[in-house]
Amino acid sequence: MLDIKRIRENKEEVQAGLDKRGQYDLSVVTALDEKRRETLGQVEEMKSRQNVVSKQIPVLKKENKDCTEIFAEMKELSNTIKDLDAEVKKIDDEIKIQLLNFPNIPNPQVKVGKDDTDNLEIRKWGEPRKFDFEIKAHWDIGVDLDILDFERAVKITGARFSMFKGEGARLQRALINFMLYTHCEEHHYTEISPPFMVNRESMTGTGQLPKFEDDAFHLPSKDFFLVPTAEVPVTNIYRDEILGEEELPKYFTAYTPCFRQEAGSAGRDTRGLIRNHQFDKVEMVKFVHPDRSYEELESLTNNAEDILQLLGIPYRVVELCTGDLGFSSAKTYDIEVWMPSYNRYVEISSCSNFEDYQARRANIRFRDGKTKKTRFLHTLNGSGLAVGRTFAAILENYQQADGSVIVPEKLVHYMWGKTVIGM
RNA sequence: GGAGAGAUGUCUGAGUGGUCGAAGGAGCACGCCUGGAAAGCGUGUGUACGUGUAAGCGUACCGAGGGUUCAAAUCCCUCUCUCUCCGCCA
Repeated sequence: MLDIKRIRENKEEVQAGLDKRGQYDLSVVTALDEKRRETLGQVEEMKSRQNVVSKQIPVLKKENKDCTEIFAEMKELSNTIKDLDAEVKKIDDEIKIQLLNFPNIPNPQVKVGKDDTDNLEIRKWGEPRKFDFEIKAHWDIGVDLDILDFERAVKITGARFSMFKGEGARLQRALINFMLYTHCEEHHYTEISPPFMVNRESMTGTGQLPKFEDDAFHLPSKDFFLVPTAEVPVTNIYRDEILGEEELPKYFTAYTPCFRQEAGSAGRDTRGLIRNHQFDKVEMVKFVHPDRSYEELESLTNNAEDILQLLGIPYRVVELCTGDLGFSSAKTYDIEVWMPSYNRYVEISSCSNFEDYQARRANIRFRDGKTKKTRFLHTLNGSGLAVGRTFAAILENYQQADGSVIVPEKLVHYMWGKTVIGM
């Protein structure tokens, strides 16, 4: 959420920031803000008078004075206050709606661009392997090895679901364990196993609601949502709380399944593990001091890259331009993994600095050690990594001519010693 | 799911219609005392919004939302959550 005071005091600057992302108009919210302050001034003056008189009444009563006239006057005042209060509340609600629908302002350094074709490649790691045989896509490799079963997943549930079987299920779990181990033991994150359903406040806090309700799976009986990412429950750990400055930074990592409608993606990536309604992901979330959030973004991104390096899979890091940036993010690096069947790099992680945008929505603050004042902290998160896509990348990058798949060395332990799948 | 109890500031805990933003205690900060510390004594100690260069001033907030009243932490209604007992259950 953007700060109304910042909009009030630096309207042009904020508008310029929003212009980099698309069509947004601040004039409605600034007009509402002005109206609000005007009305608030009026009603507060009346309340002040009401409070003064209310304190006199018991005194007058003690002296047995007649209060009929005062009561009549106060009744009228009270009614006016009630009306104005309702008006202020209405304006407040409208302002809130407006503010919740503005995206974050991109960091000034971020390249202005229209869509993903304007993104900047930052670095590359590893060389795509040259195959001396006809390669297969991961969905064929998996089905042929009998470790993936898409047809039965469709029977059980429906389109865009998948089922892992035997060594496939084991590989999926191995990846989760390997990622959590690396983040906890090497990168010093604290593991969280959060609820997989969250309430409306949590979804609003991280920015999924109100604008993107169609993308989520909703449980009407409780008004809960299936988590679209662990970012939602984990970031909301500290919703409406004030942390001590000395507690920062806080690093968390969490495995959860993720549930997404993928509304509007019909026809794209319909085969395999790339785009499903349910997928597994290990997420990293940081709560940091505002002065350090951009350094923290670099290390967070490196933490995600480490997983691919340890697995030996080529990837590149891309900085998103303003037009491709997620709604709540000020700056984002995408990590894209080499996918032989696509003959291109495919997104496997998205690492973002939200600055105070989520903290403001979710009301997450810390107490400044020097000034003793509360301030909004900065939140970051990144996938570390999307497990289904990592699974697919391993199948494709480590496939052999006979259809078997080599298990990356670092995973062998988690695969109970198995070095090749399909032998 | 049924019955009951409860939700007050950083914590604990008073307060059942009126000078209550809220007693007392703990904690914390500062000062005094001390060779130093503890104890003791004194002072201070919430958040948000509005207004002001500022000191300050004003308003709101006692789980959330409505209602009654000149006036609500206090009375009424709805909801949420917590605890205890019963039922069901992995």
